[in-house]
Amino acid sequence: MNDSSLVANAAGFRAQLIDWYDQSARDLPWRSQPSLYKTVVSEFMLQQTQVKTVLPYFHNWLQVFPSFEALASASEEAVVKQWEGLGYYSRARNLHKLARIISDLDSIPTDAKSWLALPGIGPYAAAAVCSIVFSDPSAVVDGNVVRILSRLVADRSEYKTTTDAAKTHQSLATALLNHARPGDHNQAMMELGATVCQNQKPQCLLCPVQSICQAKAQGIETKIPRFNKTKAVKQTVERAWIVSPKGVLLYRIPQTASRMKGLHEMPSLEVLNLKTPKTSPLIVRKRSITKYRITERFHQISPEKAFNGDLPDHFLWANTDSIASLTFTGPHRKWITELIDIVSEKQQGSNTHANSAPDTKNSLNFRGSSNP
DNA sequence: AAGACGGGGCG
DNA sequence: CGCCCAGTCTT
Repeated sequence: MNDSSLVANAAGFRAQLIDWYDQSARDLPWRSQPSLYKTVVSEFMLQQTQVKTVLPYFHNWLQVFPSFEALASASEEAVVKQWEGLGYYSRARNLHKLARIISDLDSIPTDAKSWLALPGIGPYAAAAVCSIVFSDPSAVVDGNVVRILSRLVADRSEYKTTTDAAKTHQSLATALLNHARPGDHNQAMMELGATVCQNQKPQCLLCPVQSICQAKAQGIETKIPRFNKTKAVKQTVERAWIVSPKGVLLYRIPQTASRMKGLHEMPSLEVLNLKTPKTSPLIVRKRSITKYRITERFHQISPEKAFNGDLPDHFLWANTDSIASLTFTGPHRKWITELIDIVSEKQQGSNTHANSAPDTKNSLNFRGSSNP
Protein backbone atom coordinates (compact mmCIF):
# COMPACT_ATOMS: atom_id res chain seq x y z
CA MET A 1 0.00 0.00 0.00
CA ASN A 2 1.42 3.37 -0.98
CA ASP A 3 0.80 5.79 1.86
CA SER A 4 4.16 7.56 1.75
CA SER A 5 2.92 10.76 0.12
CA LEU A 6 0.09 11.02 2.62
CA VAL A 7 2.49 10.65 5.55
CA ALA A 8 4.85 13.15 3.97
CA ASN A 9 1.98 15.63 3.88
CA ALA A 10 0.72 14.72 7.36
CA ALA A 11 0.91 18.30 8.61
CA GLY A 12 -1.33 19.53 5.82
CA PHE A 13 -3.78 16.70 6.39
CA ARG A 14 -4.04 17.46 10.11
CA ALA A 15 -4.66 21.14 9.47
CA GLN A 16 -7.35 20.55 6.84
CA LEU A 17 -9.08 18.00 9.05
CA ILE A 18 -9.08 20.01 12.26
CA ASP A 19 -10.23 23.19 10.47
CA TRP A 20 -13.12 21.26 8.97
CA TYR A 21 -14.01 19.76 12.37
CA ASP A 22 -13.96 23.13 14.12
CA GLN A 23 -16.38 24.31 11.45
CA SER A 24 -18.60 21.24 11.07
CA ALA A 25 -18.71 19.22 14.28
CA ARG A 26 -22.21 18.17 15.27
CA ASP A 27 -23.51 19.39 18.60
CA LEU A 28 -23.65 16.08 20.48
CA PRO A 29 -24.51 15.77 24.19
CA TRP A 30 -21.26 14.04 25.19
CA ARG A 31 -19.32 16.91 23.62
CA SER A 32 -20.89 19.64 25.75
CA GLN A 33 -19.27 19.96 29.16
CA PRO A 34 -17.29 16.77 28.51
CA SER A 35 -16.22 14.55 31.38
CA LEU A 36 -14.52 11.20 31.75
CA TYR A 37 -17.84 9.62 32.71
CA LYS A 38 -19.82 11.04 29.79
CA THR A 39 -17.06 10.07 27.38
CA VAL A 40 -16.90 6.49 28.66
CA VAL A 41 -20.68 6.04 28.60
CA SER A 42 -20.94 7.43 25.08
CA GLU A 43 -18.09 5.26 23.79
CA PHE A 44 -19.72 2.11 25.20
CA MET A 45 -23.08 3.00 23.71
CA LEU A 46 -21.62 3.96 20.34
CA GLN A 47 -19.95 0.61 19.79
CA GLN A 48 -21.76 -0.94 16.83
CA THR A 49 -24.61 1.49 17.33
CA GLN A 50 -25.46 4.64 15.41
CA VAL A 51 -25.46 8.10 16.97
CA LYS A 52 -29.17 8.59 16.29
CA THR A 53 -30.02 5.41 18.19
CA VAL A 54 -27.75 6.30 21.11
CA LEU A 55 -29.06 9.84 21.67
CA PRO A 56 -32.19 9.08 23.74
CA TYR A 57 -30.42 6.30 25.67
CA PHE A 58 -27.53 8.59 26.56
CA HIS A 59 -29.91 11.26 27.86
CA ASN A 60 -31.90 8.83 30.02
CA TRP A 61 -28.75 7.13 31.28
CA LEU A 62 -27.29 10.37 32.60
CA GLN A 63 -30.54 11.08 34.45
CA VAL A 64 -30.56 7.66 36.16
CA PHE A 65 -26.79 7.12 36.57
CA PRO A 66 -25.17 10.59 36.63
CA SER A 67 -21.71 9.41 37.73
CA PHE A 68 -19.40 6.39 38.04
CA GLU A 69 -20.36 6.25 41.72
CA ALA A 70 -24.09 6.20 40.99
CA LEU A 71 -23.57 3.48 38.40
CA ALA A 72 -21.32 1.47 40.72
CA SER A 73 -23.97 1.58 43.45
CA ALA A 74 -26.70 0.20 41.19
CA SER A 75 -27.52 -3.48 40.80
CA GLU A 76 -26.56 -5.20 37.56
CA GLU A 77 -30.25 -5.89 37.01
CA ALA A 78 -31.06 -2.17 37.13
CA VAL A 79 -28.16 -1.42 34.80
CA VAL A 80 -29.25 -3.99 32.21
CA LYS A 81 -32.83 -2.76 32.50
CA GLN A 82 -31.70 0.75 31.63
CA TRP A 83 -29.83 -0.70 28.62
CA GLU A 84 -32.94 -2.56 27.37
CA GLY A 85 -33.27 -2.28 23.59
CA LEU A 86 -29.71 -1.10 22.86
CA GLY A 87 -28.43 -4.64 22.37
CA TYR A 88 -25.01 -6.18 23.00
CA TYR A 89 -25.80 -6.44 26.71
CA SER A 90 -22.23 -7.37 27.61
CA ARG A 91 -21.51 -3.69 27.02
CA ALA A 92 -23.85 -2.78 29.90
CA ARG A 93 -22.37 -5.41 32.20
CA ASN A 94 -18.82 -4.37 31.36
CA LEU A 95 -19.66 -0.68 31.84
CA HIS A 96 -21.07 -1.59 35.25
CA LYS A 97 -17.90 -3.51 36.17
CA LEU A 98 -15.80 -0.64 34.91
CA ALA A 99 -17.71 1.84 37.08
CA ARG A 100 -17.06 -0.28 40.17
CA ILE A 101 -13.37 -0.52 39.36
CA ILE A 102 -12.98 3.20 38.61
CA SER A 103 -14.87 4.13 41.78
CA ASP A 104 -12.43 2.11 43.88
CA LEU A 105 -9.31 3.41 42.17
CA ASP A 106 -7.05 5.85 43.98
CA SER A 107 -5.76 7.28 40.73
CA ILE A 108 -7.27 6.74 37.29
CA PRO A 109 -4.82 5.79 34.53
CA THR A 110 -4.53 8.28 31.68
CA ASP A 111 -2.89 6.23 28.93
CA ALA A 112 -4.44 3.84 26.40
CA LYS A 113 -2.20 0.91 27.29
CA SER A 114 -3.40 0.93 30.91
CA TRP A 115 -7.05 1.32 29.91
CA LEU A 116 -6.81 -1.72 27.67
CA ALA A 117 -6.81 -3.90 30.79
CA LEU A 118 -10.24 -2.63 31.92
CA PRO A 119 -13.49 -4.53 31.17
CA GLY A 120 -15.18 -3.66 27.90
CA ILE A 121 -12.22 -1.55 26.79
CA GLY A 122 -10.57 -2.67 23.58
CA PRO A 123 -8.05 -0.90 21.35
CA TYR A 124 -10.65 1.50 19.99
CA ALA A 125 -12.23 2.55 23.30
CA ALA A 126 -8.86 2.87 25.05
CA ALA A 127 -7.61 5.28 22.40
CA ALA A 128 -10.88 7.18 22.22
CA VAL A 129 -11.28 7.76 25.96
CA CYS A 130 -7.64 8.56 26.66
CA SER A 131 -7.20 10.89 23.69
CA ILE A 132 -10.44 12.77 24.32
CA VAL A 133 -10.22 13.06 28.10
CA PHE A 134 -6.47 12.99 28.80
CA SER A 135 -5.02 14.18 25.48
CA ASP A 136 -3.16 10.88 25.26
CA PRO A 137 -1.58 10.62 21.79
CA SER A 138 -3.40 7.44 20.74
CA ALA A 139 -5.02 7.17 17.32
CA VAL A 140 -8.45 5.53 17.08
CA VAL A 141 -9.20 3.17 14.22
CA ASP A 142 -12.89 2.34 13.99
CA GLY A 143 -15.01 1.56 10.95
CA ASN A 144 -15.09 5.25 9.97
CA VAL A 145 -11.33 5.65 10.11
CA VAL A 146 -10.82 2.43 8.16
CA ARG A 147 -13.08 3.77 5.44
CA ILE A 148 -11.31 7.14 5.27
CA LEU A 149 -7.77 5.76 5.25
CA SER A 150 -8.61 2.97 2.80
CA ARG A 151 -9.97 5.55 0.39
CA LEU A 152 -7.19 8.10 0.87
CA VAL A 153 -4.61 5.50 -0.22
CA ALA A 154 -6.94 3.55 -2.56
CA ASP A 155 -6.44 0.34 -0.61
CA ARG A 156 -8.04 -2.41 -2.71
CA SER A 157 -7.38 -5.19 -0.17
CA GLU A 158 -10.30 -7.38 0.79
CA TYR A 159 -10.72 -7.66 4.56
CA LYS A 160 -12.43 -10.28 6.65
CA THR A 161 -13.63 -7.95 9.41
CA THR A 162 -13.35 -4.34 10.50
CA THR A 163 -10.93 -5.51 13.18
CA ASP A 164 -8.56 -6.91 10.58
CA ALA A 165 -8.73 -3.72 8.53
CA ALA A 166 -8.16 -1.67 11.68
CA LYS A 167 -4.94 -3.52 12.46
CA THR A 168 -3.68 -2.85 8.96
CA HIS A 169 -4.40 0.88 9.15
CA GLN A 170 -3.33 1.49 12.76
CA SER A 171 0.18 2.62 11.84
CA LEU A 172 -1.05 5.10 9.23
CA ALA A 173 -3.64 6.49 11.67
CA THR A 174 -0.90 6.89 14.25
CA ALA A 175 1.37 8.65 11.77
CA LEU A 176 -1.36 11.13 10.93
CA LEU A 177 -2.41 11.89 14.52
CA ASN A 178 -2.46 15.53 15.55
CA HIS A 179 -0.45 15.56 18.79
CA ALA A 180 -1.56 19.07 19.66
CA ARG A 181 -5.21 18.00 19.75
CA PRO A 182 -5.38 14.18 19.69
CA GLY A 183 -8.94 13.95 21.01
CA ASP A 184 -10.34 16.42 18.51
CA HIS A 185 -8.33 14.84 15.69
CA ASN A 186 -9.77 11.40 16.50
CA GLN A 187 -13.29 12.75 16.76
CA ALA A 188 -12.78 14.63 13.50
CA MET A 189 -11.81 11.43 11.71
CA MET A 190 -14.93 9.64 12.96
CA GLU A 191 -17.11 12.67 12.28
CA LEU A 192 -15.78 12.85 8.73
CA GLY A 193 -16.51 9.17 8.20
CA ALA A 194 -20.01 9.43 9.64
CA THR A 195 -21.13 12.58 7.85
CA VAL A 196 -19.02 12.91 4.67
CA CYS A 197 -16.94 9.84 3.82
CA GLN A 198 -19.99 7.61 4.05
CA ASN A 199 -20.08 4.02 2.91
CA GLN A 200 -22.69 4.10 0.18
CA LYS A 201 -22.88 7.73 -0.87
CA PRO A 202 -19.72 9.64 0.05
CA GLN A 203 -20.14 13.42 -0.10
CA CYS A 204 -16.77 14.07 -1.70
CA LEU A 205 -17.64 17.66 -2.62
CA LEU A 206 -17.88 18.45 1.11
CA CYS A 207 -14.65 16.67 2.02
CA PRO A 208 -11.77 18.78 3.34
CA VAL A 209 -9.20 16.34 1.93
CA GLN A 210 -10.83 15.43 -1.37
CA SER A 211 -7.83 16.74 -3.32
CA ILE A 212 -5.48 14.13 -1.82
CA CYS A 213 -7.88 11.17 -1.96
CA GLN A 214 -6.53 8.49 -4.31
CA ALA A 215 -9.79 6.56 -4.43
CA LYS A 216 -11.63 9.70 -5.52
CA ALA A 217 -8.96 10.41 -8.13
CA GLN A 218 -9.51 6.93 -9.54
CA GLY A 219 -13.29 7.12 -9.23
CA ILE A 220 -13.41 4.01 -7.04
CA GLU A 221 -14.41 5.60 -3.73
CA THR A 222 -17.67 3.64 -3.43
CA LYS A 223 -15.83 0.34 -3.96
CA ILE A 224 -13.48 0.87 -1.01
CA PRO A 225 -12.97 -0.56 1.56
CA ARG A 226 -13.73 -4.12 0.47
CA PHE A 227 -15.07 -6.74 2.90
CA ASN A 228 -16.00 -10.29 2.11
CA LYS A 229 -19.66 -10.42 2.89
CA THR A 230 -21.11 -12.93 5.32
CA LYS A 231 -24.41 -14.24 4.10
CA ALA A 232 -27.45 -14.11 6.31
CA VAL A 233 -28.83 -17.22 7.95
CA LYS A 234 -32.60 -17.54 8.03
CA GLN A 235 -34.35 -18.99 11.07
CA THR A 236 -37.93 -19.40 12.21
CA VAL A 237 -38.93 -19.47 15.88
CA GLU A 238 -42.41 -20.57 16.90
CA ARG A 239 -43.58 -18.89 20.11
CA ALA A 240 -46.52 -19.19 22.47
CA TRP A 241 -49.02 -16.56 23.58
CA ILE A 242 -50.54 -18.08 26.66
CA VAL A 243 -52.82 -16.05 28.92
CA SER A 244 -54.35 -17.31 32.15
CA PRO A 245 -56.07 -15.41 34.99
CA LYS A 246 -52.55 -14.94 36.40
CA GLY A 247 -51.35 -13.08 33.31
CA VAL A 248 -49.22 -13.88 30.29
CA LEU A 249 -46.67 -16.69 30.38
CA LEU A 250 -43.08 -15.47 30.01
CA TYR A 251 -39.68 -17.16 29.91
CA ARG A 252 -36.63 -15.83 31.72
CA ILE A 253 -33.39 -16.73 29.93
CA PRO A 254 -31.26 -18.79 32.35
CA GLN A 255 -28.05 -17.39 33.83
CA THR A 256 -26.28 -20.38 32.30
CA ALA A 257 -27.17 -19.18 28.80
CA SER A 258 -24.48 -17.66 26.64
CA ARG A 259 -26.42 -14.54 25.81
CA MET A 260 -29.13 -12.24 27.13
CA LYS A 261 -28.97 -13.83 30.58
CA GLY A 262 -31.90 -12.90 32.82
CA LEU A 263 -33.82 -11.14 30.07
CA HIS A 264 -37.44 -12.04 29.40
CA GLU A 265 -39.31 -13.07 26.30
CA MET A 266 -42.37 -14.98 25.27
CA PRO A 267 -41.59 -18.72 25.46
CA SER A 268 -40.75 -20.67 22.34
CA LEU A 269 -42.75 -23.80 21.67
CA GLU A 270 -39.43 -25.61 21.93
CA VAL A 271 -38.82 -24.71 25.59
CA LEU A 272 -42.47 -25.56 26.28
CA ASN A 273 -42.04 -28.92 24.55
CA LEU A 274 -45.07 -28.23 22.34
CA LYS A 275 -45.62 -28.99 18.69
CA THR A 276 -46.40 -26.29 16.15
CA PRO A 277 -50.18 -25.93 15.76
CA LYS A 278 -51.76 -26.39 12.35
CA THR A 279 -53.74 -23.18 12.87
CA SER A 280 -52.31 -19.91 11.61
CA PRO A 281 -50.36 -17.75 14.09
CA LEU A 282 -51.81 -14.62 15.70
CA ILE A 283 -48.95 -12.49 14.37
CA VAL A 284 -45.70 -13.03 12.50
CA ARG A 285 -42.80 -10.68 13.10
CA LYS A 286 -39.25 -10.44 11.77
CA ARG A 287 -36.03 -9.30 13.43
CA SER A 288 -32.33 -9.57 12.77
CA ILE A 289 -29.66 -10.73 15.22
CA THR A 290 -26.15 -10.28 13.79
CA LYS A 291 -26.06 -12.61 10.78
CA TYR A 292 -29.41 -14.24 11.57
CA ARG A 293 -32.70 -13.23 9.97
CA ILE A 294 -35.31 -14.52 12.35
CA THR A 295 -39.01 -14.93 11.73
CA GLU A 296 -41.02 -15.25 14.95
CA ARG A 297 -44.53 -16.70 14.77
CA PHE A 298 -46.82 -16.27 17.78
CA HIS A 299 -49.46 -18.92 18.38
CA GLN A 300 -52.36 -18.58 20.78
CA ILE A 301 -52.34 -21.58 23.11
CA SER A 302 -54.67 -22.39 25.98
CA PRO A 303 -52.98 -22.41 29.41
CA GLU A 304 -54.01 -26.00 30.14
CA LYS A 305 -51.77 -27.23 27.34
CA ALA A 306 -48.68 -25.61 28.78
CA PHE A 307 -48.14 -27.36 32.11
CA ASN A 308 -49.74 -30.11 34.13
CA GLY A 309 -48.51 -29.15 37.59
CA ASP A 310 -46.30 -26.41 38.96
CA LEU A 311 -44.58 -23.74 36.89
CA PRO A 312 -41.05 -24.96 36.08
CA ASP A 313 -37.95 -22.85 36.63
CA HIS A 314 -37.47 -19.91 34.24
CA PHE A 315 -41.22 -19.49 33.64
CA LEU A 316 -43.47 -16.86 35.15
CA TRP A 317 -46.91 -15.34 34.83
CA ALA A 318 -46.72 -11.60 34.28
CA ASN A 319 -49.47 -9.01 34.62
CA THR A 320 -49.31 -5.45 33.32
CA ASP A 321 -47.59 -4.27 36.50
CA SER A 322 -44.82 -6.85 36.51
CA ILE A 323 -44.32 -6.53 32.75
CA ALA A 324 -43.43 -2.88 33.24
CA SER A 325 -40.54 -3.74 35.55
CA LEU A 326 -39.10 -6.67 33.58
CA THR A 327 -36.36 -6.44 30.97
CA PHE A 328 -37.20 -7.96 27.60
CA THR A 329 -35.16 -9.22 24.68
CA GLY A 330 -35.37 -7.11 21.56
CA PRO A 331 -38.87 -6.09 20.57
CA HIS A 332 -40.78 -8.53 22.82
CA ARG A 333 -42.13 -5.77 25.07
CA LYS A 334 -43.59 -4.04 22.04
CA TRP A 335 -44.93 -7.30 20.64
CA ILE A 336 -46.77 -8.09 23.89
CA THR A 337 -48.66 -4.85 23.46
CA GLU A 338 -49.56 -5.80 19.90
CA LEU A 339 -50.73 -9.24 20.95
CA ILE A 340 -52.90 -7.87 23.74
CA ASP A 341 -54.61 -5.56 21.28
CA ILE A 342 -55.12 -8.25 18.64
CA VAL A 343 -56.52 -10.83 21.04
CA SER A 344 -58.80 -8.36 22.79
CA GLU A 345 -60.21 -7.26 19.45
CA LYS A 346 -60.95 -10.86 18.56
CA GLN A 347 -62.77 -11.36 21.84
CA GLN A 348 -64.80 -8.22 21.30
CA GLY A 349 -66.10 -9.88 18.18
CA SER A 350 -66.84 -13.27 19.75
CA ASN A 351 -68.42 -11.70 22.85
CA THR A 352 -71.20 -10.31 20.69
CA HIS A 353 -72.29 -13.91 20.11
CA ALA A 354 -73.34 -14.33 23.73
CA ASN A 355 -70.49 -16.59 24.77
CA SER A 356 -68.16 -15.27 27.43
CA ALA A 357 -64.49 -16.14 27.15
CA PRO A 358 -62.14 -14.61 29.74
CA ASP A 359 -60.97 -11.20 28.59
CA THR A 360 -57.25 -10.85 27.92
CA LYS A 361 -56.89 -7.26 29.06
CA ASN A 362 -58.79 -7.96 32.27
CA SER A 363 -56.61 -10.96 32.97
CA LEU A 364 -53.43 -8.98 32.49
CA ASN A 365 -54.75 -6.12 34.58
CA PHE A 366 -55.50 -8.45 37.47
CA ARG A 367 -53.64 -6.91 40.43
CA GLY A 368 -51.91 -9.02 43.02
CA SER A 369 -51.35 -12.01 40.78
CA SER A 370 -47.66 -11.86 40.17
CA ASN A 371 -44.73 -14.03 39.31
CA PRO A 372 -43.29 -16.59 41.75
C1' DA B 1 -8.22 -16.46 13.47
C1' DA B 2 -12.92 -17.15 13.60
C1' DG B 3 -17.60 -16.62 15.72
C1' DA B 4 -20.74 -14.67 18.71
C1' DC B 5 -23.07 -10.88 20.19
C1' DG B 6 -28.75 -6.97 19.18
C1' DG B 7 -31.21 -3.86 17.39
C1' DG B 8 -32.87 -0.08 14.65
C1' DG B 9 -32.54 2.84 10.53
C1' DC B 10 -32.53 3.42 5.78
C1' DG B 11 -33.04 3.09 0.56
C1' DC C 1 -35.19 -7.08 2.26
C1' DG C 2 -30.23 -6.26 2.29
C1' DC C 3 -26.84 -3.42 4.17
C1' DC C 4 -24.91 -0.47 7.69
C1' DC C 5 -23.31 1.18 12.33
C1' DA C 6 -17.69 5.35 17.43
C1' DG C 7 -15.95 -3.12 18.74
C1' DT C 8 -15.06 -6.51 22.33
C1' DC C 9 -14.89 -10.99 24.17
C1' DT C 10 -14.63 -15.90 23.86
C1' DT C 11 -13.06 -20.06 21.95
